[in-house]
Amino acid sequence: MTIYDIAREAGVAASTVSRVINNRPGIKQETRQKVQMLLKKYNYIPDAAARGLVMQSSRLVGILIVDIRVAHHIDSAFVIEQELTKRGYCCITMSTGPKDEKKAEYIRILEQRRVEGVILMGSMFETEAVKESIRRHLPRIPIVMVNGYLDLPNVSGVIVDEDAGVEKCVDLLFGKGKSRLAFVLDSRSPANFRKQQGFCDGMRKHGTGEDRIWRYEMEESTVQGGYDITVRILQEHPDVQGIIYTIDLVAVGGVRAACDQGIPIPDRLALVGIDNSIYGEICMPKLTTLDNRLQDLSESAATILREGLEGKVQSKKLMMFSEIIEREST
Amino acid sequence: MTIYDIAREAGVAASTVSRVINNRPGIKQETRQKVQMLLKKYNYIPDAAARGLVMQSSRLVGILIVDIRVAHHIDSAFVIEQELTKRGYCCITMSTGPKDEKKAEYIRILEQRRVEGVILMGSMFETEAVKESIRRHLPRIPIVMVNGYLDLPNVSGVIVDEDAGVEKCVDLLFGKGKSRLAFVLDSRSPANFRKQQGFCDGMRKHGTGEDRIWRYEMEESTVQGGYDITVRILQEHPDVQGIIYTIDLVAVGGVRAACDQGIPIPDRLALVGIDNSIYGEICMPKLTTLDNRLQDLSESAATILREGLEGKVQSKKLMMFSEIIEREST
DNA sequence: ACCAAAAAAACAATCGATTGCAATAAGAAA
DNA sequence: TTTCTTATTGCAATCGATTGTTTTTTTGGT
Repeated sequence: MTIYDIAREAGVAASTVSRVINNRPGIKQETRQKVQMLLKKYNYIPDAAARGLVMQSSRLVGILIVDIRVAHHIDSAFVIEQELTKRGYCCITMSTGPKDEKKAEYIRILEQRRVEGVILMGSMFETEAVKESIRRHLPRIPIVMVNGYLDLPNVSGVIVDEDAGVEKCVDLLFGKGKSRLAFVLDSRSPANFRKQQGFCDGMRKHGTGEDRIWRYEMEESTVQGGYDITVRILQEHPDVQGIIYTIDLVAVGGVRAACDQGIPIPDRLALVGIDNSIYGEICMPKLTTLDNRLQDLSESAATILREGLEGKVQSKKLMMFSEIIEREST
Repeated sequence: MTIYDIAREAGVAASTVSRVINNRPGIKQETRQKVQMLLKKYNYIPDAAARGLVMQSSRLVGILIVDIRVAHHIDSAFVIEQELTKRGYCCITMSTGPKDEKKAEYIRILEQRRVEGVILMGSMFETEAVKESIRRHLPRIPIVMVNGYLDLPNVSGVIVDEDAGVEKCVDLLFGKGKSRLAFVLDSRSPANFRKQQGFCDGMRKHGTGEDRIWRYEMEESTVQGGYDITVRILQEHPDVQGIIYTIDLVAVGGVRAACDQGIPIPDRLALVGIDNSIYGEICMPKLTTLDNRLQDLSESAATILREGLEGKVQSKKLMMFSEIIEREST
């Protein structure tokens, strides 16, 4: 069913039908009603591609996520999708995987679809390759990075001061008399280096020597991964008093490891996660965690993107402040 | 940058450029190279909408999910997205929410975008309203329901025999000497009534009278919801020996409630979830759960949809068999 | 050097909408 | 009845591609 089919049956020109569809003035009531009858009769819905072609707008936005299965990313995507769908946009949400090459490929797909805006979820898009891809393929449309930053005129960023947050976690632990601390990070994510910075700063502030700043890198953010690395920490530093993990899920593995070894939490070992995810609530004892305000972050991202889509602002940097959620594990 | 801009600069017709882009024969090597140079120079990428318009294909598919944040749904969506993206399709993934009216609205959006196929995730799309919407708006494109079924010629379904699975759970519990069982279901999802059927069948098989078949309905599938309803069950039936929950997350709440009341698991109370989600592994004691083979289910759904997109098959019903994953909670 | 056959490139229609402008119909004033 | 507005409607171009057909160019054989 095209606009021409409707026009023919109504005995009018296609332009008249178009004007009826879009509620344009200058159509006789009688004609309008006759056309509307037919539109209803055939359940006519205009073709978005054809309309987009002439209107020069796709009303499509892209959401790029390294791995859509990661709970906090999809939570963010949900918020953004709701907001944009409400405003008549369709979201193309894609899992790129960690490889830069793939990310570039997906950026090209978005260009081909002529998306009008893009969300980049997470700091793993903070790479030179991505930056170059954007410069090349999406240099003018508004782009918002959630928890990340790229210095490009059309890219906005909303970030959390997780470094300061982690420093506060260190303070918290010191306040409880824990001074021998370890830090576990997933080394694939640039944001985690910022968190590490906060950890190191905090430790130094409390007068810890470089050789007593224990950092552990890992590459698979799973419960098992957290379990294994915690076992290793306990072996290498039996006197460790606290561990901070960059992800709740990994921290949960740590909780399990400590339990299995009969180490009382939090008395002998205090554990802290980051994300304020549901995992931290499910686990027993409940996990103390750093809330990185993902909900607020996503809402801001959606707002900034929307403003960009409406042509209001150019580029914006926004920072939120993380908060410690203290629970049973400290 | 359009195909005409390239054509003008190359001093050829647009059709020639199009033939170069699509690697059609009948172009002189020299011309081909000259055009290719320009394509690279300007990072030219053809407009998907314009191409789709003339080719009569959008290469878009829709994935409708009631709530994208539910872990097992997004896991499925991930599998399907990967498979379809690999084949040049773009997925529009949307959270419809539970209301039929909204679902119909999203179906119309997909029609407007001229998607070539649709995935309906979960049994919550098993309603008359959705059926009518599909009949009206998407009567010819291939549609695949994951864990659900609609009797329409263009709709395929992949489902799990969770009813039989739940019956097996009942058997398991009886095998461990637990005969006073309760069943907790989220009443919004039609699939859960099938599970309930399995529960009732199992109970009757073991000679339980109707009045001793304890069913509890709830409407919010959260940890807290599971906690509250479990407390209620323990009050109303202090001698309950086992509880089966339709969702792991809710079962986790049950575990917590039992722990808080000092009831030993599994000795005095055995708990079983459904989904084989990560929550069941995180929780302590680890949860026995019914694996509904979601990974396989999604892969099959993707395959069936792909076949449909390629015009191979019409409609298909596929069934998989669930399996009990026995862990510490039984 | 000439002409037929083959190769290459240009032309033009098409997909399904929107919209400025021209044309027609209706209504009012003279 | 004629003319001038004004309210409707139709025409045709346009968006950015693809593709069948026609035209032009090239090649090869005599």
